[in-house]
Amino acid sequence: MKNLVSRCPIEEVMQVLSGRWPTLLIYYLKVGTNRFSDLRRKNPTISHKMLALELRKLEDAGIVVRTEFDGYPLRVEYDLTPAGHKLVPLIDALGDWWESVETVTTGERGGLRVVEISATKKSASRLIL
Amino acid sequence: MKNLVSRCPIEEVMQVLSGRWPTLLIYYLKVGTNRFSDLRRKNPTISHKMLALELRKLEDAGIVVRTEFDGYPLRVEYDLTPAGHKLVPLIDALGDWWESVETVTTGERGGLRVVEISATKKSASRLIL
DNA sequence: CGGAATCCGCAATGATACTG
DNA sequence: CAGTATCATTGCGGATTCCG
Repeated sequence: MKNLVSRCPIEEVMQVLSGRWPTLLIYYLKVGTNRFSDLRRKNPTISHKMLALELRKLEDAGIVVRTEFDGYPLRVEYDLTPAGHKLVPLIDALGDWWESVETVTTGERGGLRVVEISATKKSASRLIL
Repeated sequence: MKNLVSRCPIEEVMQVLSGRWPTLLIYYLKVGTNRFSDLRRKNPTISHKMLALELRKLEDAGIVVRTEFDGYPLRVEYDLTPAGHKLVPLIDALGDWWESVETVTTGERGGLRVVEISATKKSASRLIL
């Protein structure tokens, strides 16, 4: 995402929380301290580089603290800040909202019109009209 | 953003709400009906094409309804669905969180270490150490 | 081990033109 | 007016390498 187009605070948060990783990282950090390599192990598909970039972004936003320990090999721990913890229930609420939504999606399959109806995102039944 | 890496509901919402436009569009739609061209006028920097794509994404997610009127010239109206309205306070809460966060950012300027301290994102004072 | 720098492909986005 | 299609461009994000 490039520069902001407004000073709307909503747009500013989204600047930080947008993308696949920020919310996942907060999800893993909410239960406690994680080292860099912990987070890599828990997110097997994130690249070394992206993890570093995303963590720095969250740190700059005041969501995550970075603690560096002397010694070799290097050791760095990450935690949510108090502000970061305050964010968790909000993000969870978004997830809960998602699960509660009813959707109807239509498509085509073999010349037949297929309508997929789900009471929630979890349980979808399928009709062919 | 490409395909999901998990079935975490949080990641699924973010799939829809990520990016600069979704939250801004919801922001404008929360006060009432908007035509395609209304939304263009209110978001001068979004391209015609992107607006169409983002609106379709929100529609597929069950957040927005599209209503087409016959006649010429064409006329289409967009509204939040009930599910979309339920999302508004959550997004607002994210914005409120952002404004309440304290941050300390450090940098360099002309060989001097500059520390920027803000009680909230809104009011930042600047120190030179 | 944690991180920075470089290179590079691909997906996202923009510009433009065309349609009902 | 609203939307699609096509093409050009950008910039994200992955792979790799080097450093403390």
